[in-house]
Parts: sequence; C-alpha cells; structure tokens
Amino acid sequence: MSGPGARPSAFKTGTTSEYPLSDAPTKKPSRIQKRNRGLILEAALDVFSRYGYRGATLDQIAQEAGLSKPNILYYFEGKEDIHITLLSKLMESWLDPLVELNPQGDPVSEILAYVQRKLDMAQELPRESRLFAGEILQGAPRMRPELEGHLKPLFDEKCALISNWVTEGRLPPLDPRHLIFSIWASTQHYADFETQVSLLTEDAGDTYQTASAHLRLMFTRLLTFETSSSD
Amino acid sequence: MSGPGARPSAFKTGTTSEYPLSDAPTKKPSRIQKRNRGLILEAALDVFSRYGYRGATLDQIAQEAGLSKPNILYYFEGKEDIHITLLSKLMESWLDPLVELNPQGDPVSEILAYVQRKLDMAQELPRESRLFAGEILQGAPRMRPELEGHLKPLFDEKCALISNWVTEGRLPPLDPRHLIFSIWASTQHYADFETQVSLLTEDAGDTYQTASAHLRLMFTRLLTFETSSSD
DNA sequence: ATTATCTATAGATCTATAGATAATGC
DNA sequence: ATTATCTATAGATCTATAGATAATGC
Repeated sequence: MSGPGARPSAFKTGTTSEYPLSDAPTKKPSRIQKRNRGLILEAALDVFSRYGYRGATLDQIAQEAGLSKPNILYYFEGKEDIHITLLSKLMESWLDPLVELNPQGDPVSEILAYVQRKLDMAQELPRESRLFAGEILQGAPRMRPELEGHLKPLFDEKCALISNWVTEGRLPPLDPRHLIFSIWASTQHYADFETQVSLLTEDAGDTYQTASAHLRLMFTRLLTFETSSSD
Repeated sequence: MSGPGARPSAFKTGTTSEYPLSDAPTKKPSRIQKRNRGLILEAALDVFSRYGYRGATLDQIAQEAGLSKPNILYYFEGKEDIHITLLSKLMESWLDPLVELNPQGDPVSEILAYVQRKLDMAQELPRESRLFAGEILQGAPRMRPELEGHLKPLFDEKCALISNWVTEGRLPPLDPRHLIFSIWASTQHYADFETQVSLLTEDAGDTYQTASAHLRLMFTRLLTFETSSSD
C-alpha cells in the first residue's frame, strides 16, 4: 500500500536517526530508494524555498526531480512529509556554526568567526535560508517541536557562554540574546532578502565581500572594549 | 458587471493616487465602498501576512471581513488585486522612516533615530513587516515595479547622503548600503521572526526594550569615532 | 516475490462568475 | 436607476489513491 517512505509524519524530537525507534524498518533502504528520496528532497528544496509551502505543488517537485507525481508519493507519505523531512534534515547543518562556538577560544575572534560562518552559509545555502525563513515567518507550523527540541537548548547554552565571557570581563556588557539575533538577522538578510539586496546594489558582484567587511567592522566595534580610560 | 473596485491590476508606478490617471472614476466612491474596501484590506492584511499569498484564501478573508465571498469580488477584481493594493498602500508608510532621515541633522543621532523608528514599526506593524518579508522572500513577484520605482530612488538618495557625511568626516568610513541593510535586518527581525524570538526569549515581555538598548549600543559603537589617537 | 513506476481518476479545495434579489440615493 | 449583496455553481487546480505493469533481487 504505502511505500518504503511510509513513516509517521509526526516529529520525533527525541531521535535524530533516519527512522523513529517505534517504527524501525524491516528492510534497509535500497540504492534506488536513497537516490530517489535524495532527488525528491533536492527538487523540493528548490520548489518550496521559491514558492513557499502552499505555493509549491507536487507537480513542480515531480517535474524538477524527473519523476512522476505518483512516484513522489511512493517515496513520501505526502507533501507535508517531504517538507518536514527537509526541515528536519536541514536543522542540524543549520545549527552547526553555532555549535562550533568554542568556550576555550578568544571571545571576540570566536564570535567574529561565527558571524563569518553564518554569512558564508547565507551565500552558499540561500535556498535553505529561505526555506527556514518562510517557515518561521508563518509561525513555524511544522517546525516548532524541532525548534524547541534542538534550537532552544543550544541557544540557551551559547547565551550562557557569552554571559560568562561578559562576567569574566572578556567582553563588554551586552545582551547575549540580542547579539545572536543581530548576527542571525544581518547575515541571513543577504539570502532571505536577496531580491531586494541585488535590486538595490545593482548586483555589484562583490556584495558578499563588502558585506563581510561591514559586518566584521560592526561586530568588532560592538565587542571590543574602548580602552580610552586607564589600564 | 464588475464593481467599482474594477481597475487595471497592473501597477502604475508613476502615480500614488487612488485611481490611475488613465482610468479616472466616473463616480466618487460612496461611504459604503470606502468602508468595505477598508474592511477587506484590513482582513486581507491579517490573512496574507499569516499564511502567505498562496496560503491565504478568499474564504478566510471574507470570513475575517464579515462579508460574503462574492461580495469581496465585487470590491476587488480578485485575490491578486487585493494583495497588490495592500502592498502598494503599505509602501509609502513603510518608507516614511527613511524619508525622515534629515540631511541637516547630526549624522549619528539621525541614524540612531532611524533605527529606533524602524524598531517601533516592527513592534507596532508586525503584520505589515511580515507581508513585505513574504513578498520579498519569494522574489517580489507582485512588488518589483514598486520597489524599483519608489524604494530604489530613496535608497540611492540616502546612501549618497550618508556617503557625504563620511566624506565630510562626520561619520567613520563605512559602506552606506550595508549599514542600511543591517538596520533593516536587525529591526525587522523582531517582527518577521517573532515566532522564533518569543520562543527563545520565553516571551520576556521586555523584548523590544532590551532590543532597543542593544541596537542603540551596536549602532552607536559603529558610528562613533574611536578618538583614541590625537585631536 | 519484492520493489518501482505508470496511467487514469477520485475527491477536495479554491477562484471566479451567473443571475436573482435587496438596499440606497436621486 | 444605481449600488450592494446573496445563493448556486462552473471551472480550474491540486493532493492522493486505485490498479495495472515493468524492473529488480534472491
């Protein structure tokens, strides 16, 4: 009846494995399965990020993947299953740059490196950035559990780290939450609002280079003590 | 046949009047017309900003406006006409804070005041912010002429102004375009990503106050000379 | 034997219109 | 007379399934 892609569409926040524990596969996925699921997810990323969840159609995804529409539904339970699978897989790589924020490193260079990693991701993974932005913009109807389960703990952990750096006097007093929001906003802007950015910069070609310099300057000034007084 | 809302759905970028010059109304709009068009636009802002263009339905808009579906289509040519009308009306108030950037004022306080105005708008007009964000995110399929006609000239003008301030030595060297992008991104973030922000801050209630302090600090540092050397 | 794919189509959803009726303004 | 509103429904679009057929792996 339903294909090998058949899995509960509900999020299992407790596991990152390919299959939820409650529904272990009786067969390992074949080569064709892996290949076609991959083709579908790649096509879906393109279509969903461009037109949004409701704006995207299975027809477009099937066409882009080079498969027939019913064949798409052989590998996934439905449109929503594809979307959730995409977002879920993206989550990890999306949080990676923040995970790498190293408590042992120098606070200023760690945060500046984080800014640069986020900007690089905006440049290299704009579709992923826009997929996320669209989901959040509409209230995260399909990703909320994932945000609570993975993003929230990591965010809290890194906020605590930055707070410690401030307490130790290695950073000037600032609100870690708003610092992180400003980093996210100012870097992802180049992917999420690419249409506007390239319209206004007349697609100068060096947008990401000049953006990098600007953001490095801005966050350096914010994070660096003004040692205008003694010591 | 078609109601008084019947107007060419194409954008007329050259005019900001209620009716394009080429299609002057033979009758002035009645009180009921104004009221119902207003009700519909208010409802549509709610629905479009929450579900996106494709995700919104005329049923939802009709319900929210308290009118029947065919009655909606009596006042507007169709779904797209409502959407374009909304975006077009929004444009002006959206650009207002930037228009107010005063060449005669003090550069730093002018820009800091602009940041605060944008943050206030995110707080007070989150639906408008999200409507715009959604449109840009999907490549501005219905707003591109408006962006080219109104946003672009204003953006160029204000970039030139900031460049002059830099040349005059009243601001440190910086890229005006990226400064404006950073202001837009970091302020609108609180409206566009409100779901994520309130999830991560556990809706502290004072989010906009602490955000204001953070942004003032960040942009003050960026715009203020470090007079650590002589003079 | 099982996995993968296709054609045809059911069933739901949505935009928009037809055509009749009620309310309003000279 | 004109403006405003309603019921009913046409027509298009989209997700998903039924059921048959082809390809693949023991």
